[in-house]
Amino acid sequence: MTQTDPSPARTRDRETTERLILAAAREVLAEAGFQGFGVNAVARRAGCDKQLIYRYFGGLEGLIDAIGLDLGGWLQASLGDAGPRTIHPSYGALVEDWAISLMRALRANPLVQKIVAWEIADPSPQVRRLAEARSRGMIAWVARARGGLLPPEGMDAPAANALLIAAVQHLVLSAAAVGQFGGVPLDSDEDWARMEAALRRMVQAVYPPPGATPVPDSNP
Amino acid sequence: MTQTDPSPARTRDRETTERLILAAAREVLAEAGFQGFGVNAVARRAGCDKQLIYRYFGGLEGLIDAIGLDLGGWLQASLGDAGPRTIHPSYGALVEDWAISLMRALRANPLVQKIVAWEIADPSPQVRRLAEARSRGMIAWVARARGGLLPPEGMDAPAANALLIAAVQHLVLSAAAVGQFGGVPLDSDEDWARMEAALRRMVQAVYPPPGATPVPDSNP
DNA sequence: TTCTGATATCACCGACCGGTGACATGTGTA
DNA sequence: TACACATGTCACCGGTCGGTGATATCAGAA
Repeated sequence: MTQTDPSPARTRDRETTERLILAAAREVLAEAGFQGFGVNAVARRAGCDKQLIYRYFGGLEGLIDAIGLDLGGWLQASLGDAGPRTIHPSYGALVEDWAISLMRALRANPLVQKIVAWEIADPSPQVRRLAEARSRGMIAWVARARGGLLPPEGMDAPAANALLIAAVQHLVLSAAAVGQFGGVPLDSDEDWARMEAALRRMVQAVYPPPGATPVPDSNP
Repeated sequence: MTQTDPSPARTRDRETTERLILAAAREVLAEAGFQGFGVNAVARRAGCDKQLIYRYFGGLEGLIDAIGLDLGGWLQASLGDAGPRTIHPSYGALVEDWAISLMRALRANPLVQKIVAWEIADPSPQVRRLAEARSRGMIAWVARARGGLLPPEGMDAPAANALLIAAVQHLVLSAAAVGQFGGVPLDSDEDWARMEAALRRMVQAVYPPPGATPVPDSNP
């Protein structure tokens, strides 16, 4: 009986404990949101003393930073092989593929949902770091999938894409919170299929496929 | 010197005190957000004892409900005479006018911004009541401005409009929180003019003016 | 005047928070 | 063996929170 670890949690192994704390932090954040996020809650969840959070991570700030560290690849991780195609016939098709993928990935990732909501509702410096890590992951993913395609000339693609991404994020957040948005139910797969169709149609309208008549400018 | 109210706050007048508390609640919510919203903060702000909040409003819940009561007309109040025109040449023009007006009104109303963020980040039953009051105001305003116009046939207008509203709300919230969204700055009037132009173009693309070639469906 | 009732304030409660110092326990080394 | 050190635990601090019972203060009626 020289084996000395019948108790799994208190293995007196710093690496394991750190991983435990980090996992607990992610779980607390994903489940309870930033409202219930704190050293006490994380320590309870991890089954250890909160003092270790201060010793190993330097408190809440360091813990948040640690969460942000491996958040860069959240899109790839969420999408897996269901990500966007690498070859697109046009910039519009790229953005379309892209917006749909983002919507699905965000729907599948409550942790990132909470981070996005956190950034909107309580923008502290630490949270901004978190959000930047998330944003970096998105940008890298976009750059990788673009493949040299350029937006149509005479078009403010960054602004248009910002509108599209904002729409996707807000819809997913509202759905996670209350299951609907503006009277449109967002719960079942059919609901989301409907919204995906509307999103596709919107992207196609904004970035008309080659050959289609562009929308005339009706401004005064 | 029969005047007996040299102290303005403690006039021993229930109506006045109630109005004081309600105003303080709105201010605290608009300035500190729902994170800092509580009986203690509101009472401090109102300069009275928190006990009065329980006596007159039945606690935080009743206070939130009271805030929601006169929230129905927030859009009209924010827009004033700068609201949408009552006559539109098409459904698309209506939605365009509508989206721009919503964006401006929401930008000008930090209280409603915080309520929208609250609904997204911490959906409690009371907050849902608040959000419903806000939503009711929007619906009434839309119905009043519509004037019998119908969306184009074969088009999922509710879903498309949900996307547009979600985009507007998320952009305004992100701008209020961090002054930008997805790398696009949202601070100066020029920034917002640019975003309004992109929004206009998007609405016009989704609801093409009569005579324009509709976007072909490029789905497989 | 005295009494009643509404208004406002105070003091206190238990719970939770973030944060810290002191201490117990096991591990590896000299 | 004895020591140094890392790991883990406990108790406690000051502060804020939501919530409540007792009490002071004032206006008006009897």
